[in-house]
Amino acid sequence: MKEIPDTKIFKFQRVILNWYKENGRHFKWRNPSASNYQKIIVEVLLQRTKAETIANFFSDFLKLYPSWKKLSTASEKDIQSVLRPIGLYNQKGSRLYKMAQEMRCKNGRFPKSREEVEKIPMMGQYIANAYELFILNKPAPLLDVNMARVLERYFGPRKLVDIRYDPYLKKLSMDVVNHKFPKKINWAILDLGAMVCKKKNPNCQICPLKENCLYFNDNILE
DNA sequence: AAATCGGGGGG
DNA sequence: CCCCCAGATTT
Repeated sequence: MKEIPDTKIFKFQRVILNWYKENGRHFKWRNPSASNYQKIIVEVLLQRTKAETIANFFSDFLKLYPSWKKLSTASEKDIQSVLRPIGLYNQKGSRLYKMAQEMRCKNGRFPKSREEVEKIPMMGQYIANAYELFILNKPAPLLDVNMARVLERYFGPRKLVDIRYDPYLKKLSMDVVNHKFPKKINWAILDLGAMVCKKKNPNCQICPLKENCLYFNDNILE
């Protein structure tokens, strides 16, 4: 695999941040005033679910479960039932339940490293990355299908089927978000993926990145 | 690598 | 109607 030059990474960062400034989405959990509790549990809610769906559901959930303490007093079944409208409710319910019990054992203190987060049952590498990014304030990629698609279209495709284990995507995503504003870069990529660089019918014509995008420049020659 | 979980929104 | 969505686990 050919090495991607730094200059191409820098340009990608500059252009997408500029686009984000004008076109980025606004969600409650992105607000700096959102609690650490909110920043983490929303990542579970968001799994395989459109962000807009969660945006409509988020305040209802917070009214019922505003804190780790409150959440840890709920039964697994109750949480699952509350999550029904957003789908994948049994799994998400179990995740939140186990996480809340874990927090209760630790007297409400977060783990100190991503390794501890990944040790919690049903908490994978995406949550661990989100934890590093939002709680520890370290650069880490929110590498989901969305980000994978944007990066692959722009820089070139991965080798493995599974996003999590592809070394090319892992390194590339890390290099891309390794920036002074890692959260903004992450949000910018996710937003572009949801609004412009969509899986079906991507709107390349209005895409700020098309000039240097492999996907666009391959397709335009047909 | 493929199946599975899942309701809701969009085309 | 079918496809897709801020994933993770099991086989």
